[in-house]
Amino acid sequence: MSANQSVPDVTRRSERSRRAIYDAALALVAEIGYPKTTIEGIASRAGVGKQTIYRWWSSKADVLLEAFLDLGEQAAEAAGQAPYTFPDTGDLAADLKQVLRATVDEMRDPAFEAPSRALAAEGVVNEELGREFVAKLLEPQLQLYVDRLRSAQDAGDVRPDVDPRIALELFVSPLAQRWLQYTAPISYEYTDTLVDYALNGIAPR
Amino acid sequence: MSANQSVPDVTRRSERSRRAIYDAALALVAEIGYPKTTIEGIASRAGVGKQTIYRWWSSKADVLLEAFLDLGEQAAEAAGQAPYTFPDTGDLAADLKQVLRATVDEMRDPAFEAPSRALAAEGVVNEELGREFVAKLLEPQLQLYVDRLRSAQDAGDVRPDVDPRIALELFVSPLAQRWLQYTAPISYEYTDTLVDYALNGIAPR
Amino acid sequence: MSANQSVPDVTRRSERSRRAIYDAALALVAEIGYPKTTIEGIASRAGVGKQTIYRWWSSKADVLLEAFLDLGEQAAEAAGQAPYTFPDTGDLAADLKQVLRATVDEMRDPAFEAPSRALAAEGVVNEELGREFVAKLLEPQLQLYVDRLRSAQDAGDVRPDVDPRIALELFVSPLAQRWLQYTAPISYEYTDTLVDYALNGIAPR
Amino acid sequence: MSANQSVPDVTRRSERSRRAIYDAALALVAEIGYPKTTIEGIASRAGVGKQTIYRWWSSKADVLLEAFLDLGEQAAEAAGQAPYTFPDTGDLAADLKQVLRATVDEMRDPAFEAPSRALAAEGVVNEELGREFVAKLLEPQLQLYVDRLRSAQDAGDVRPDVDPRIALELFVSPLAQRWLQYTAPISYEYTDTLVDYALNGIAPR
DNA sequence: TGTTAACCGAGACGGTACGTCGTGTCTTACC
DNA sequence: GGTAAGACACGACGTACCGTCTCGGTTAACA
Repeated sequence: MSANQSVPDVTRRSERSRRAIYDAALALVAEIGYPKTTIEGIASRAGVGKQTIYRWWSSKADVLLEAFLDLGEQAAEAAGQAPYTFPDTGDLAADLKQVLRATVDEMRDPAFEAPSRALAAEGVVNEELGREFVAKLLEPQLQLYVDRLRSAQDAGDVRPDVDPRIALELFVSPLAQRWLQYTAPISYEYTDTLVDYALNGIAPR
Repeated sequence: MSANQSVPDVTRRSERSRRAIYDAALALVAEIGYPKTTIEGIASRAGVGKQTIYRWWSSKADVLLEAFLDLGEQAAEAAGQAPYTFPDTGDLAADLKQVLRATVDEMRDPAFEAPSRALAAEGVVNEELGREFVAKLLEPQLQLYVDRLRSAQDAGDVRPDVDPRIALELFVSPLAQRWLQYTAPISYEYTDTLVDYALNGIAPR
Repeated sequence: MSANQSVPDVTRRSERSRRAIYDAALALVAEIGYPKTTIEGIASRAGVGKQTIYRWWSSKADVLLEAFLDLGEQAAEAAGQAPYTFPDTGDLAADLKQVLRATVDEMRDPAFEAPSRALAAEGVVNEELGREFVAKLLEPQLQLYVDRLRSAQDAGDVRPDVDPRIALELFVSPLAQRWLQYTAPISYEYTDTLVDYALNGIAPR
Repeated sequence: MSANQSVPDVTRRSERSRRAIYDAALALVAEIGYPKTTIEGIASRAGVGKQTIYRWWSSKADVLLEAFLDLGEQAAEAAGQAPYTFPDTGDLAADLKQVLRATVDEMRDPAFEAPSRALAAEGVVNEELGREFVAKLLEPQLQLYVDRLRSAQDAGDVRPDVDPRIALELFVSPLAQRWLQYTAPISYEYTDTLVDYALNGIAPR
């Protein structure tokens, strides 16, 4: 009376196919956009049977999420150091501005933008994927802000009663929203301003 | 030298069908979700031919956007008169907290949440719709924050050099991101904290 | 309690529209073929409202049948004499061969062929139209053969016990079938042979 | 330099689906008539996806043609062995009359009439299908007449200079036309008369 | 000489079917 | 047993016409 929906045997999995599927998925999303990217299209481009995709992933979004995670790991490995680091020069404002400027650059990189937007969009409407996206991609990066802000609290540059997990949203979320929803253009000047407003508040002192 | 792709005659448009289509679209999105909502489903539920939808709208997202806009107008008309208002008691922090708490309530209202998320998600991946969504829905509401902040500047409660269009993002965007992307839970306490941080900054005084 | 399906008033009918509809129908059938000819297409080409067609005809086939009949009348009128005539030189074989050769010519005239085939095809599958087609178009022409054969019987060139209505089919039907069903090519030589076989039989004397 | 429009793999074809499609097509044509028979209707009745029809046939007419051919093969297989046979008792007139009477019976059999008329009608207006219809269905049967007439020529019952392919039309085509175009009723007496006229001619001896 | 009822053009409407595309499942043959 | 290939049932797409229906605007017979 054993289950018949054969659990795939990971040890026999074809590494070759997996790589080809990642590449195809990322390429198609970049070239024709997420909505026009199809499982059949990925399979065909990767020279792979459809079943091979359905065996290992549950949906188009799932494929793309893993492909995107893999892309990040590849990039980090290539760069040859820890995937996530955050500058700590002692000057909090400068460090934040630097990281946000780098984020702006990333947002403008087409290779990053297409899959990133696609996953974000899917996550808005598909809570499960959304939470996975946050847990695996977003939160680890936000945690770096938390760490840096705690270090700033130790140095007395941030009030000790401030919750770093909330504070970081003051500069990260506005940028994210402008980028995701096209509410307004993004620029270095803008992110610098965000840091200034957030650190010092907008009320007169 | 005129275009030949016959523009439909707006004066002959059936008001009855338009209403039925709005109702069906909103109901279906709420009941079965945006991805499972189809043009055929809307047409069938509205008792309308598919062509009647394609004649007046260009896509499922377009239908939903107009339906949602109409819903807002209907609601405003039914309730008071002015569709958009913002409290101005003289106490900026209190006013902001009140509005944000109302926004939290709205975000938890299923009738609002389903179409709203769907449109936001679609806008992330479809720039044209995204910009339309912002222009017709988001920006008018953000403008109310701008006005209130300017009034606060006149009262000396906000530094005169602060750009209100950027400042408002300090409390609006974090909430938006938590809701859209499920990065963290939302609550009155959270929005209150955002207002406090944003108004006073997080650096020690 | 009178019927509400207003019987159209023939006296007020627009002659202009009728002509335009006939012309459009015949032109479209010749240009794009009967199956691709649509009521909307005819209306549009004739510069006429769809309702004007539906008011006076019951179907596409009906329009075409009348258009074709009208075409015949026009042609006869233009030729300036009786629409149907049949030579009677006293030489039955020669007369029949001449008429059949003329029929072959007609079958090869594109202006005649397209609508003629279309009506015949429709008549095969739509008994009512088929009978109307026969009664109004085919039978009057076959009657001329009957008359000529009777004249031949009077002259002693055809056995008196022969039924002319059946006899005529011996040369008319084979030609018709070859043309309608593409069973074999048609030519003067072929029709001449048919006349010879039919008149003299195929058994040795 | 090979074509890229993926030719389906015939070896993987579902025999089950093909049979179901044939049955559904023939049943629908018999029940509701050819014009009201739709691809969707056939697919639905056969419990088959539309694509499965489009994969193997190019049109409704094509499906019906193959279904009809298959029906003939099935019937022949079920009955005797040889699909096409023709009596040869030595009495040409009797043999022809027998076969034509059988044809009259067939023409009155609803199971045969509906698809047969539909295909004939389609063939009138669609030359390609018409020629296929003739080549696969009509001509093989006409060839039997040719053979029988040649045998009669050997026996001296038909003049040696007569072309059998033409001669057979003297009795076959009139019957075909009366049936197809409703030009006149058909009966045993009528077909008997045709044979008499054709064999002996209509001119006095 | 207005009035008015019908035809007329135009085309929106609720429908049905089209032929295509993609889904997720299944089967086949290969490795 | 994983794999490339692809047939299959299914469902939705966006388009084309169907036949019905309104909507002004002519137009001809009657008041």
